[in-house]
Amino acid sequence: MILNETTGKWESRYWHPAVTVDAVVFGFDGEKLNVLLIERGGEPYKGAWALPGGFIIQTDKSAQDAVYRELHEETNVDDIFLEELETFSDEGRDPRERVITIAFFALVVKDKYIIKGGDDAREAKWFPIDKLPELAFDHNKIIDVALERLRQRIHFEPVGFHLLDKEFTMPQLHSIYLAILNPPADDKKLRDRRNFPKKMLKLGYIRPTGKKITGNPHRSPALYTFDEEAYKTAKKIGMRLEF
Amino acid sequence: MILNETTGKWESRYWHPAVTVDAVVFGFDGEKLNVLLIERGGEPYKGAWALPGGFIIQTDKSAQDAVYRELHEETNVDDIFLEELETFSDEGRDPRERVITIAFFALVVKDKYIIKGGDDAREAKWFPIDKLPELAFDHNKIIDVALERLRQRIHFEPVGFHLLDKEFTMPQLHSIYLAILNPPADDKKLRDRRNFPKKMLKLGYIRPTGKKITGNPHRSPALYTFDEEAYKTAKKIGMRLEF
DNA sequence: CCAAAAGTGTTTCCGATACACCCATGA
DNA sequence: TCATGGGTGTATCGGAAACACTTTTGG
Repeated sequence: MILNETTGKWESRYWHPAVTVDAVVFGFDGEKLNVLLIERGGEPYKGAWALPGGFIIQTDKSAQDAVYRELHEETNVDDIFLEELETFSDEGRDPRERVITIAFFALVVKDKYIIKGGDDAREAKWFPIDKLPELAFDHNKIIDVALERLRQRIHFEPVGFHLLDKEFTMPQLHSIYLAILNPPADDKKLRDRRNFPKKMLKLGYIRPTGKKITGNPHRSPALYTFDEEAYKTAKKIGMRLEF
Repeated sequence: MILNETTGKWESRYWHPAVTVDAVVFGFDGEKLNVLLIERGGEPYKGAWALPGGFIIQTDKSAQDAVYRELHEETNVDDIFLEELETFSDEGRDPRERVITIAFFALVVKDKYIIKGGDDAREAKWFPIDKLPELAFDHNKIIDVALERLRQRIHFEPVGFHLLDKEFTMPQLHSIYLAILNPPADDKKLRDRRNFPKKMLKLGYIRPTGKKITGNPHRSPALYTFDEEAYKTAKKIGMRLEF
């Protein structure tokens, strides 16, 4: 596309669709999974809740870049785990014009950031995954896809860590697995507290720090960290790291 | 974007990137995995081999639609298993202008179609996966990603069937698993012919037809089909169908 | 000293893997 | 009838899942 200086418009011999990025940002509050939403400040769907995101601009080096930029502008969230989800391209997604959206899913430590609105977003707020409002565009559908992806991922990749502080306890990590997978109440296999640490440690990339939580009402759980090196090498040699 | 009738150009207040779709089409020849490539008929990379694909046009109802259209035009391939792979958006992918590519991976019965060139493609040809030429753009990288995805998929989804006729034998299916996963020669677990049918049947969605192959030099293997219904219900109730 | 939560250890049992054997077919 | 590939059956071994018990901490 070339900018026509006199008209101030972008011109092209061929039709180009508009391209946006949206992010499904998950956070964990100790009990439930939450999604970060913004209140739209402009049309269409003005005043409705939506996923943070926006149009890719010329200076974005990649779609990921655009997501980082938008998240920073709209919600003050930085430095997160980000993975491409899917690209939504059906016609009719946006009432204005044809829009193709590259959706991402992200995992953050929920209370590490002070969420704020900004720019196109009047407000930014966390919503529990089971109490989502009606969202703008097809964003409810995008969240469904993201949740499904997360549920798949957690079986094989160490995604839980991204929702917790660098140092975490086994009970904390366990509660994340339960919140995401939500197994039936009689599922001892997943729910039994005693099996969980064994499985996790067997994966080989969780290291005890030797430290303990302090100021606990009861026995203080031990702290662990994610060993990125061990994970990478295990993955490189093609190890199947299933949970 | 709006078409300016007098200049014949598309105009927009905002910058839009160009969007293309590309497909990594896999086929199986009984021994090796193959990828379908086309020889580019136009600039850039004229004469180089590339993935089939092209620009999304206004009349495509979705990116998938665009892939089907391009595959039909360029290679005469129809009615295939198609899944979104990833969207490549880095700047510099195309020397002409900023291009975002939604990549798909596809599985077809290799000899079901008479491959032909057409339109932008001078020729279309199958290449064994281990003898790929230097490709245009970042298409070698896209194939790498597709292969990796296929290797992951085959553990949990019934992808092998799409590479075979509706009715297939266990040895045929087994050879696909070996071609894709390529386990070491001493890996009895995967290579032992005798374990394979048991594992497959235990998944619950492969049905024997009662028929046999005829005209075999030796004992004739039995024929099986993929039971789509059984697969869907198994998947719906969240069954983990691992291989 | 009690209750609640975390940690360690043990046993059982299922099911994948490895192995042996029999069958069908064309040459 | 023999060679080759295909099919059926079985024993074993490991490791996940279910279970029991001890330890720590604050109130």
